[in-house]
Amino acid sequence: MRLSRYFLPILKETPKEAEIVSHRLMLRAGMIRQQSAGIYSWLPLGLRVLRKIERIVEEEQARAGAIQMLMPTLQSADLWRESGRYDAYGKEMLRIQDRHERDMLYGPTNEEMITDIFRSYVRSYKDLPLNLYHIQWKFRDEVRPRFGVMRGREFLMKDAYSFDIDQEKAVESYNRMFVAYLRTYKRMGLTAIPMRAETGPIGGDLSHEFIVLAETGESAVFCHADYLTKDVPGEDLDFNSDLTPIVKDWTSHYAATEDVVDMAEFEGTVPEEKRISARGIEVGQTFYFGTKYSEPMGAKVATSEGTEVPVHMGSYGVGVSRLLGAIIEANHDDEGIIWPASVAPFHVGLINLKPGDELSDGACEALYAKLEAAGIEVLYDDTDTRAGAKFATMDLIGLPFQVVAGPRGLKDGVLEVKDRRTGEKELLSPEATFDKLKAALTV
RNA sequence: CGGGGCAUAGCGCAGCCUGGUAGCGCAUCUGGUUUGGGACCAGAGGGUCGCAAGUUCGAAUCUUGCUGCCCCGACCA
Repeated sequence: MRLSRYFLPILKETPKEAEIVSHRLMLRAGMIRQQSAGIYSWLPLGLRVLRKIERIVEEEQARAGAIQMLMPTLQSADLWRESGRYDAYGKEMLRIQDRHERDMLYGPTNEEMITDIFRSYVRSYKDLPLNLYHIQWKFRDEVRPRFGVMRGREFLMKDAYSFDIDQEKAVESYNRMFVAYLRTYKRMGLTAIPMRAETGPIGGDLSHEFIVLAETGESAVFCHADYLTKDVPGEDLDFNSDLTPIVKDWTSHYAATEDVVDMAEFEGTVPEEKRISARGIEVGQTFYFGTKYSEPMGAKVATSEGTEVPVHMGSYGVGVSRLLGAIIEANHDDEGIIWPASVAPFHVGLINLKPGDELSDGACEALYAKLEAAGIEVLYDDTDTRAGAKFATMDLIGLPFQVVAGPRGLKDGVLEVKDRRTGEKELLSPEATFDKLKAALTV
């Protein structure tokens, strides 16, 4: 992408409404624009990152056997009356009426709807296990939206729903999602720790919150330091195998948020030098809630004995839009964002220091074409502005690598390659530059 | 929902106390000089001062109501 033809509205000054660093940087980098309290437009750069995150989530859901679909944002109140949550949910649910004065709502979650879909089609244990998910916009009318996309009212969420014949099988489904989450966050460059969770208004027995440690996290968390270095299963993992040992390992040490923490247990089971008490951001949650919805809504399946039982369910959320904030909170410095390559809006920022100069233009065009042909995404700054402004912009938007091309270096046949994270700069020939980037960015 | 604050040009702000029809920096546009870490000079454009009512000869400024947004708390992915 040529910057001269792109839409990247950078802000030099920080808008006053932004308090925390991820919100500030997202506004300054031209990723989002607030349209109303807790409701944002996604500008081109922000949308690219959002899509990258979705892609990783989709790949890992598929690996774990979940099947993607799409449910609407607007729902009929009738389904929610069946589960009893229409009255229970409170003011966080945005209620609206259509022209026939029928009660509708903008979905804050989809348990009722997926249960309705399930009961309409599935009758037999032979069709289980089943895990259906979608990635869709949700709305929760928070009393006080804040922190940009971290706590918006409208947010993009992946929610998966598992269906099993009994509790034992449901736990297997739960474990598959649990392990998928470990992999999902890892691929985004995050260390997410599964912590004991309150089951909240959704209800249930077995539940974990996946927490990313960050100074600006919304809640205090307490955990064992070994979680920070624990291995995450690789791509070769067979999701049809018994995942219990992995889940067991990842839940073997103490980890809890302030809502449920038992300080005596924390201090009793974690040696002092291994105790971490920090702040964290919740980026996902897994629940097993049994027959909480299937029972009242009549979602039953036939067992192998021919009897009918309510299906056992679980739900598994990932805060997709919120992850942008979490990733930035965990990856930034004073100059701006530092994207992990897997979610970076572009891989490389190519800076032409002197557009119009034959040497600079030639070197940039050649490298630009070569990188793009190799599947590396390049934001090519071909604009006629000053060097300082170009560097500042690239640092702000945080692409993993910057390549600087100008007459001074090209006289000696070299480009400058900068690693955004370490700040290290190297002078390399165009060929060596390409080879280095290709090696660093191709998995 | 309780407490606090803000609303003046695209962004950040001053002016308000003590009424006299609006200003600064950045950004934008034009011309020139510059050009390897957010340039400089000269000029230009851009504002129903959030909305409505009231007081007054006169309101950005004083009064009342409304709306929007932000912060702290309670609540949540």
